[in-house]
Amino acid sequence: MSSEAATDSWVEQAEATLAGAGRKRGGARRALLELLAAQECALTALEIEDALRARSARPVSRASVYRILDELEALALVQRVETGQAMVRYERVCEHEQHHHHLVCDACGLVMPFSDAGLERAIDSLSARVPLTVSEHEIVLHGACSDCAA
Amino acid sequence: MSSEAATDSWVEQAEATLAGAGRKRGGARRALLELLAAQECALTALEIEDALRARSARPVSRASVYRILDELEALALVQRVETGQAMVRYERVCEHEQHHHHLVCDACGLVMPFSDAGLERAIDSLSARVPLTVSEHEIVLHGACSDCAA
DNA sequence: CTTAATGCAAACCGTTTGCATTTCA
DNA sequence: TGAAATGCAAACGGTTTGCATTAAG
Repeated sequence: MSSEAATDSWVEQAEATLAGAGRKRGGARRALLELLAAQECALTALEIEDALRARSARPVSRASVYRILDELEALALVQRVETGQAMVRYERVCEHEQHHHHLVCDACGLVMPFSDAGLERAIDSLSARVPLTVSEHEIVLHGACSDCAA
Repeated sequence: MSSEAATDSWVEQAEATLAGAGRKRGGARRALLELLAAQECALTALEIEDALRARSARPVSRASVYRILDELEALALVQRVETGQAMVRYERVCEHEQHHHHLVCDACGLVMPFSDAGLERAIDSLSARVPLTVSEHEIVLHGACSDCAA
């Protein structure tokens, strides 16, 4: 499948966007970008810090993790995901991928992505009828995953 | 309209549920219940604390605000609302009122409720097709309110 | 060389907890 | 009188900031 190509291009796109914003390159940010590119769902800042320290990957200080995530969010390369789990999660935003939302297992904390065309249609039509110029939307379904429901 | 009756009955229902759970009555909780009953949208714990202190209403310590909100949430009398604004919000859950979601102005922080039957239908049908036993869902639309968009 | 990137440690701030006291049934 | 309710202050934990150092262009 094309996920490798897609995520590789995301790292490149991110670096290009950053360069265009007058930023210099740095090893910490590069490591973080590559980690995010390899994920299929949202991670917390602490999970990112641990993952970078664990894998032989370049360790990145906590402050840098947060600063880099803020930068990336400001440039719309990353988005926050609020799952109601006390910690904010972050995931890459890739134009070439379909928009998705999240399923959260309140028992074990598992977070999974899902997408649904009908839901997007309902949101789009609704957005036009609401007293807000809608720029984004976030949908989270809570419940019990197959393991925990058993 | 019937909102006063509805919110009054919510305070009564809450007190009844609490009594049924073997809880005793208390002035702090009563003040908090009455404040929530009078709101039409979600408040943060700090907003609740300030409101209770400001209005001649009975002041309630911060710890009690959090403890009471936790109790009420456990009894499904109140629900958390995550608006991506760093602080969790809480609002009463009233069976006799229609389910609603939230609009958040990212510029000024205004939070407004909205509801949409089509959206609920899309969510319900979707819930059946997802690898999660869905118990709740939360939808937040972000954007600019009419004042901020101007 | 000029400015961005990074690490470290301390500060922040919303939330939770421990403990002593008061109140309800 | 025994359990729940409450306040106060200290502890927690995720996030942010200040400052000195390193590195990119």
